[in-house]
Amino acid sequence: MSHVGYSCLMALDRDHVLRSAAALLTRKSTATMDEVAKAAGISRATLHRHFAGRDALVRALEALGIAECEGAVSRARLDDGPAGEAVRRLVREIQPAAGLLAFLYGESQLWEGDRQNDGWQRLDARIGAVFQRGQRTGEFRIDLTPVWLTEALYGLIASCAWATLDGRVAARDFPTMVAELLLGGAVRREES
Amino acid sequence: MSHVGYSCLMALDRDHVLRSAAALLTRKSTATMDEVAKAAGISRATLHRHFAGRDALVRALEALGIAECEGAVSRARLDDGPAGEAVRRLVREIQPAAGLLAFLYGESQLWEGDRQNDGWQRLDARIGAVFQRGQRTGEFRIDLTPVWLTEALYGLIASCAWATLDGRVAARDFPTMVAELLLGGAVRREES
DNA sequence: CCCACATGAGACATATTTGTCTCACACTGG
DNA sequence: CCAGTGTGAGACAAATATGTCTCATGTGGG
Repeated sequence: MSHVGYSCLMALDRDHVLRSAAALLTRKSTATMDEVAKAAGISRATLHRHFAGRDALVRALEALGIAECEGAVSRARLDDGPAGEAVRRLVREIQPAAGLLAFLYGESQLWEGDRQNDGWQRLDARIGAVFQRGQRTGEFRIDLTPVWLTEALYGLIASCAWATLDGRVAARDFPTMVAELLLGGAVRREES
Repeated sequence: MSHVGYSCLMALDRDHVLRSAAALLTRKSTATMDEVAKAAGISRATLHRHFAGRDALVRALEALGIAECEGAVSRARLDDGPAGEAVRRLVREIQPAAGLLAFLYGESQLWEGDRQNDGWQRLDARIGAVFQRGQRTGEFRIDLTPVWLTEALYGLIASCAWATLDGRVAARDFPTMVAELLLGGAVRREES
């Protein structure tokens, strides 16, 4: 029964296509379906067999981005140890997905509609919780809301991803730049 | 000679159209020329008489954004007093233009090409200088480069502008949220 | 009053992208 | 060898946005 082999190959291809598309759209967010297909090394017809249309492709990339973030959040074990260290781990774990995140962050199509993926809400909750925890333990200042700190984290990740693509920031400095700037603002300053 | 009155009215209208377009495109970056025209209360034909095409409109918005930023930078007197206070003044002065900046920041069309407006380079230099000054005086930490701090400032402004549009951050808190987070990372912590 | 001119409305061609379809080709397993 | 299947190439229509044009209208100045 070749159907098994079929779906198996399709699944592998699908992931490859998705990652190629992410890499391309990170650099050129207005790339056409044809360019996406060429970047993945397949034809436009096959691309359409994987994703019904451009919208479906973007949605799939959104789902991938959410999944990558959730993986990073889990691996970072945000509930363990000092909140500051947890945030540092999170930034380090999320770096490989930073380009994809930057693309999604700028894809206003995903945010304008009233129906947006619940995954972001779940992520916001998990990430916001670590800031809240840091505030409760007195490690973080309380005059910046967890919601804003979460938003700022996304913003800094996207900014640094773009700066990295332009060569204004070295890729190896990404975790330091993002985490140190964010935490410098979030960590309560030591009393002098 | 009606040509005087003509150009005068055109100039006034042009500015009004530009600001309407900025307000609309901040909320819906994919708005069509027709929607932009309607938002400005004029017809598409008249809009085309002001701006040769969509590209010209975006370029004009870019020029407006640069001008607003340069005005804010000048009013903030970045060379006066402590660098931290200078940055706070800058953020306060730049808030009215934050929405426009957020739109421009997400308009990848402006950054992908090899020919980008020199205005941004001039602005980067002026803003980067205040971070550099803060580092020289020992007020700012030196492990975050002025280039990154400048980039992060733009990113946080855009993030906070979007969060404000969504109601996740109150508009009156904008200066505090952006400046406190950025400076908390930039200002060297007091020795404990 | 009259004329010049800016405007609005709309028609029209054009360009671009998208979505769908067909068909020939290559590969793979039986 | 051959049937099944995924793929690439390309044709095609449809949708959308854009740019250009014409013409009627209204208004303000001379």
